[in-house]
Amino acid sequence: MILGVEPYSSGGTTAQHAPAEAGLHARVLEHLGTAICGGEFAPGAVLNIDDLVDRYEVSRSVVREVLRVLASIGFIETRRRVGVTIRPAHDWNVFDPQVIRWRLASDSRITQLRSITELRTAIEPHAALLAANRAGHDEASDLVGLAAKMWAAGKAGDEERFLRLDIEFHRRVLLASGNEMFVRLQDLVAEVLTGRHKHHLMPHHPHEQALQLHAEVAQAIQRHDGERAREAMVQLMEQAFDEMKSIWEQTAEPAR
Amino acid sequence: MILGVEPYSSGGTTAQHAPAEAGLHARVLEHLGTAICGGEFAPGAVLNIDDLVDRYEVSRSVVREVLRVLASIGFIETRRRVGVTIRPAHDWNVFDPQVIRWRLASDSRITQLRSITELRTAIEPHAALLAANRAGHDEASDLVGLAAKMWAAGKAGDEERFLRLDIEFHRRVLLASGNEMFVRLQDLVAEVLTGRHKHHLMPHHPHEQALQLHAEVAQAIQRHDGERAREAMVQLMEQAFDEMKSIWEQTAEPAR
DNA sequence: CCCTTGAATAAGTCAGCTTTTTCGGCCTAG
DNA sequence: CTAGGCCGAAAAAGCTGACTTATTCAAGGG
Repeated sequence: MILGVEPYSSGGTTAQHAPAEAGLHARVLEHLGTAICGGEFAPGAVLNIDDLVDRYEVSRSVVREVLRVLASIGFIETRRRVGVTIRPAHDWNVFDPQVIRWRLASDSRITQLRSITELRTAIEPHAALLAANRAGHDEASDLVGLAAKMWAAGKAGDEERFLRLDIEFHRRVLLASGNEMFVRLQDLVAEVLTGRHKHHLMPHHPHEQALQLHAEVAQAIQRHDGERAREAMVQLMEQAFDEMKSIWEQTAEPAR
Repeated sequence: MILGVEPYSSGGTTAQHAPAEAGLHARVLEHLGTAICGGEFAPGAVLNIDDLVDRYEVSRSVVREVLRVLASIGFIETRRRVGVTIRPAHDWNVFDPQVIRWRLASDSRITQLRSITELRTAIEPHAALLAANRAGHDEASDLVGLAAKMWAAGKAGDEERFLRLDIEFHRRVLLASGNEMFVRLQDLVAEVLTGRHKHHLMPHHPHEQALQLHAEVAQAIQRHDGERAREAMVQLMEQAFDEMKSIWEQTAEPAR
């Protein structure tokens, strides 16, 4: 298995993973969401509520409530006298945390990881630039301090600690960007970083260059040097992308 | 009124704007979503289902189905014996098309527009770079042709036609990026471009430089010159940002 | 002060009724 | 004969109101 991904945990979603004790709604949503996301039903396929009632052994209301959620994320469309039509993947709300989580747990996880990584490559440099313009003194100095701690953890080969600090570093840059859409991407970032660590796609000791780049991002932000912060982050992103290259190369070019 | 925005229309969402003939679900979702998004209820405020049943004069199931959707976008959390708690804005799924639409229709529309514009500034250059790597011959030549048509429309002062072509141009670049997360942002882009046009934030005749930059993006993509495509798009984004500067300057810095 | 217990609150779910829309059949006109 | 329009039945979602369940909160005891 390539990069079996832990369930993506989103703090922003009420419908958490469905633990054994979750209500019927969460259970059915999880199962049906996963099934649709995993391609169990072809786009255009038509189910109906009674099929699902039988399948999950719950009442119509439970199914209907689930379908409302699935409709709102673009997975299905319901129509009287037709039924529940499965929509093609291009209609999905691919930024929805549940969708992301399901995709990361599906056969398409590599595609999703790649998409997220490309998204990071676009967003994080710009976030760094905005952070340089907007970060307060405390925020900036915290970042510099974080980068220094990452340096220490990296040199000590303390991977777990490095990971935690790395996630926190990126989270703070996104926060400091002051753009709530960027901030909301912090969980995706955490997921990618965690997955990378879990599958040993990072060297035991991070490249000194990477450590240096984190420090440069932080210092550039502190100096309000947006362009330098952006550049350093671009280089970090390129490096991160390359570190995961072995995964991309095991798959075909993303289907268009 | 500054930039009163037309309802944001998302092709990916079943719950469309609630026209007069829409079902109860769509109607209540629209009203309650709008109310929460507009700050009618303070974060932490607790409603309950029976309040909403009375307010909207529908049965509990209709309310419950709406609440499922609102919970999944982070607007609320339901708990037995407590009720329906309103969550703070930082929990919202700000990439959800409905959330975007409601925000664009609220008092925070300027903040949202700015956030989207910053997002574009991050995404579109990278999309152009990816497109340069991935676009097929037909795609690329269509883009070049589109840029040429934009030139003609711009010179002729045909604003409506220019807008349509502009939207199509950006849509195609996002499509050609091959990253489905980028593709999904096309509606946001269309919204910003449309809003800019509607409120005369664009010159009657587009700057020749903008026209030239569109052409350069297209040609760079055709030549598979990712870096040049990216640079030209960065310049386009900067120009677009500046054209809307008058709006940003009428408001305080975005709250963090 | 902390822990336990029980009642009641408010969401979760059920099963049945209602409504809207699609689909198929029939008729007419060209 | 074919195509288009109209009509009605029925299919499947939409909605209702009542019952069930889980959890919170308050009170009491140690």
